[in-house]
Amino acid sequence: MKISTKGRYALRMMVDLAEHDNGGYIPLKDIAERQDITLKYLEQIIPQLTKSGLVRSYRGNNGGYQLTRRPEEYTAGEIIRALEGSLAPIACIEDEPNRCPRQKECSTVKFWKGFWDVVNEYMDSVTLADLIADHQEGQDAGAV
Amino acid sequence: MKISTKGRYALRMMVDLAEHDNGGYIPLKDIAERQDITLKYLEQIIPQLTKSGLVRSYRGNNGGYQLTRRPEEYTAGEIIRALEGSLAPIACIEDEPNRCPRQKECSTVKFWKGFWDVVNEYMDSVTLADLIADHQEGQDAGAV
DNA sequence: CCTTTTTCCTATATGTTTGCTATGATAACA
DNA sequence: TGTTATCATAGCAAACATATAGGAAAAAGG
Repeated sequence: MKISTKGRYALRMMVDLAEHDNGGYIPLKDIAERQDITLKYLEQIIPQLTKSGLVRSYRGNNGGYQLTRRPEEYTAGEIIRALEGSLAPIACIEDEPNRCPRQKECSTVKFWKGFWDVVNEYMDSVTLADLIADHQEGQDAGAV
Repeated sequence: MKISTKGRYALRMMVDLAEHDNGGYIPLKDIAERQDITLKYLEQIIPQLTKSGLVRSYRGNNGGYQLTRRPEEYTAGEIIRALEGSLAPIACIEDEPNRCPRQKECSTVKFWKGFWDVVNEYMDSVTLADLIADHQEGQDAGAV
């Protein structure tokens, strides 16, 4: 039961974009260096965030990416879902065409639906602003 | 973020074993038929449950499998963990040797640890007896 | 013994996903 | 025209998921 690097890196990019927001566009190259992830891999991930309207892009010189909202207006859930798709733990509880016809007899459907609810609830209860606050705290604790 | 068939089938096997408990050993062949899963695949999954002490096996004629405790004494979490391993959503928050050395700088560790907690909390709050009760309910609702 | 029923062990196959890397086109600006 | 970016797409090795297959070993009944 793992979250792939795409979802994880997307979250880190969003935090990075928020923390280095200066009103302008931030080039992916800078994020790649700070986060220690190759530019080419991030280039493959970020289009999903643009398509989902979570960030805005601008090409050319002085181009880059920018958040479209304030950090407290994003939930971790929507960021991760933009990359991972539905967070359903098993496909058969989703809507058609994946929905399992054997649901009535199945002894575990309810359990899995409950799990899905819990997952979404947690993910959607944390905002990007919360992540930034956590990060600051972590940094402060590091400094002596 | 998916749970594999191994974890899901293991859970269904345990429910099946509990529901058809007659004091004796239940052959895997019967479970396979009832659950509509091939015997050969279940044969590959169940050894993990035996190793973890969740079920007892007996070979030969009239052999099969049997629960080692009462249904209310199992949590869904321990059953699934027996097959899936740790339910950590990302490897880097686990103990050595997977633990990430970059944890202090990382902006998302706390979030992922919190997620892991929520996952385990839910999984461990549901017992095998609960699953059986859910199942009966589902069956009753089906009958008119 | 021999047969049947079962668990147990291990190997193989096949398809999909993950996690990158690589190449180049297109846009914007100086 | 050069530089700095995003954007689009292709390729690829390794791991993982989901089985299938063949046969050994144990237990009990006849």
